[in-house]
Amino acid sequence: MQLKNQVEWALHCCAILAGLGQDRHLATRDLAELHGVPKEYLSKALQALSQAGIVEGTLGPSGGYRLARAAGAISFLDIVEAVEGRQSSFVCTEIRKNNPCRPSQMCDDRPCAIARAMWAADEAWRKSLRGVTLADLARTLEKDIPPALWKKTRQWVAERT
Amino acid sequence: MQLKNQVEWALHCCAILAGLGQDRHLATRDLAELHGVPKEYLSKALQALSQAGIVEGTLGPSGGYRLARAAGAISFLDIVEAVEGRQSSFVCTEIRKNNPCRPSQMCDDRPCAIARAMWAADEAWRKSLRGVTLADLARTLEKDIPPALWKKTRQWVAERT
DNA sequence: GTATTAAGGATATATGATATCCGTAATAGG
DNA sequence: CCTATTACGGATATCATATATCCTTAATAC
Repeated sequence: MQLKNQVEWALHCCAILAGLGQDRHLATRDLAELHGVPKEYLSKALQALSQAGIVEGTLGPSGGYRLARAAGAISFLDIVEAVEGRQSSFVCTEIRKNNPCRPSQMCDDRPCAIARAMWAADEAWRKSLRGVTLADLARTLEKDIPPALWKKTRQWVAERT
Repeated sequence: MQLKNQVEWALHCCAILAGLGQDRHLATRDLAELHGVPKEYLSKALQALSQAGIVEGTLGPSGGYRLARAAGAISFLDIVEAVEGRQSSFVCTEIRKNNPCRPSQMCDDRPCAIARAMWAADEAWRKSLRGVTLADLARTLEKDIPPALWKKTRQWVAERT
């Protein structure tokens, strides 16, 4: 079980978009070059973010993407779910119903106990991701990244907005 | 991102094995029939559990599987990891290194901040699964399952051990 | 000795992830 | 207008993995 590469790409792209000035846009081409990933495929991830209302795309020359709302109002979970979907990692196929001892018309009042435990873990994962916003990430990155690289990257991006 | 069906199968099989009497074995064929899944493929999941030291296989007629240790000492995480592997669901491909502004010889003292957040969520998921044992599951199932079905199933299994 | 079982290798099939290409509509600037 | 540029979405190709089956081997109970 592995998340798509697009999740990683989307998170990095959102981190960059969170650092953009007000009403500035950055094109897919530039986001792809900055992260060294194929432009056409990255485009699919950005479209998913757009459909989820996390980013906004603008057409035409000088167009591109920007965040659709404040960085503090966008969680990791929002981004992960936009790309990966909202389905739990555990899918219950109700194999308990294949039990030959079970009356065929029998109907269950609760989901399978195994599924409940797996879904609880899934919810713990989501809760953790829900607790981290792009604003949090920006603060962490500023502490992590060497000032020279930070400044140079900001400028590289600014030249293209 | 979705866990394999084998994870669900493995959990259900362990739940059954946890209800077996001391030194009783149940064959792959019976576990497959009880859950309505293909015997040959289920066998792969049971082999993974065996390799992880969660169950023990016995050869020959009247052979089969039993738990390798007490139900209270086997967690959901043990079983999930045996089938699914121990790798985090988030794989960091270090795309930050593709940043054209970055000096090529530059070396990072910490993992990427995005990866750290994703791995923290992964750990929350694991922590949740680590907190549920087969003994817990057995108690829950006994409350969940109608007594008639519970008894009939126990007997079905007992006839085959 | 015979039947039965787990174990594991080899292989086929289906599904989903990854990647590319193309057409369309919108938009900025000349 | 006209042109270049952009997001967007559909169609398709390629590759990795999950799913599934088959076969051989070694151990074991009777």
